Amino acid sequence: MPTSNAKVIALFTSRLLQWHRELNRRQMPWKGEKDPYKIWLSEIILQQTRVEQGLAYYEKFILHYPRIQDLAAADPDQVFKDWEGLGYYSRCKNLLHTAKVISQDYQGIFPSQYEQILALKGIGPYTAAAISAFAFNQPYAVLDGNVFRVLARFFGIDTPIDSANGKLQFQGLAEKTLSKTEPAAYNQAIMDFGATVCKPAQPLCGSCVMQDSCVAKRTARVMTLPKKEKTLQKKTRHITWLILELPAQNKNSANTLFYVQKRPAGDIWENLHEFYPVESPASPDWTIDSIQELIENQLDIKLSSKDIQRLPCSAQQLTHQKIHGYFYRVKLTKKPPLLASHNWHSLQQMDQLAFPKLLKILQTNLLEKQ
DNA sequence: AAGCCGGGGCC
DNA sequence: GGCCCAGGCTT
Repeated sequence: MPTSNAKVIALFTSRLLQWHRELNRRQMPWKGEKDPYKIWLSEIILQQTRVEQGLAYYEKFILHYPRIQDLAAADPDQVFKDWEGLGYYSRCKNLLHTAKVISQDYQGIFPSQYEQILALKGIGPYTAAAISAFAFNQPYAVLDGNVFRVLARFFGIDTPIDSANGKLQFQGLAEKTLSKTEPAAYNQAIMDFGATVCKPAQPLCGSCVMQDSCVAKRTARVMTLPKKEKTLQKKTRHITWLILELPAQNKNSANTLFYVQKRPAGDIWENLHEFYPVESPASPDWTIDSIQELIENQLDIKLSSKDIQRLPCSAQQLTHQKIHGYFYRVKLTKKPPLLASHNWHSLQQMDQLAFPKLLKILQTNLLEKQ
């Protein structure tokens, strides 16, 4: 393992800080922000999320929940609706949990000690270091995808970043390269540098202020670093959603109602909503008759095949699975006794609930047909 | 240590 | 189609 001497490390840090002062043009609304609530919010939103994608969500959350107490007191469904489309919904769940903990156990004052911050739900080593450095100017080095890449390339380290050994090695190096006098500026610098110059694809080596000292550049390994050892495997799932529809009950309630339930815990899209789901191990070959039989059996009702309408299929590619969606619209005449009565919503009510992208498109189509 | 959790942008 | 993104939690 190539151990870098103190001189090379000092060179890296000073070049990086100089680049930050003179050439870094990256602007973000939370830059220079010292309110730990806003730092925390921005860091949670940006976990595994590009700055450009998270930006609008940050603005929305600051507007809707200016203080952490506002978040703690909010209706969870409303907060999930605001998070809708951003993905990794456990972040939102933990956000709500931690907002309550800080409001109640910390009197609304964000803790300033690294160990206290790290103990909060949804905050791991990266986010704890980021909050400690940005909000409290404490000497903790962030280690995110940008830092892995910049360090791996500059120091020519080919230890896989997704191995236990690699994480330890890069953590140690990150702590050595950290500027102890200006940790906030240094952390900002290395992430901005990784995002705008030392990019994953098409890095700007030709104009890079580090190029003559960069091991990867000198040894033509820029595109092979950093290394990973694991290749993730994807699953394919097939889910049929039945859009169960009830006509307006009387003249006073003009709205058609749809059956909507919350996604089960422990699976994808927890805390979001969905129509009546039927999952099958392989691509289902439904006929209208077999769908009718399924509904009659599962819901213990009778219906006519002319009240079942097939809708276009769609699919969504996710990081760990590809989900194929099959949709049938079913016109019922009365509420099936087996389904909870509080799960029926009008289109206007549905619009206030958070749905996965795969189902949100469908919801839009229903609205247009209405 | 490995698996799982979304959605979007880029190649 | 594969990889990556201001990662963290569960098992």
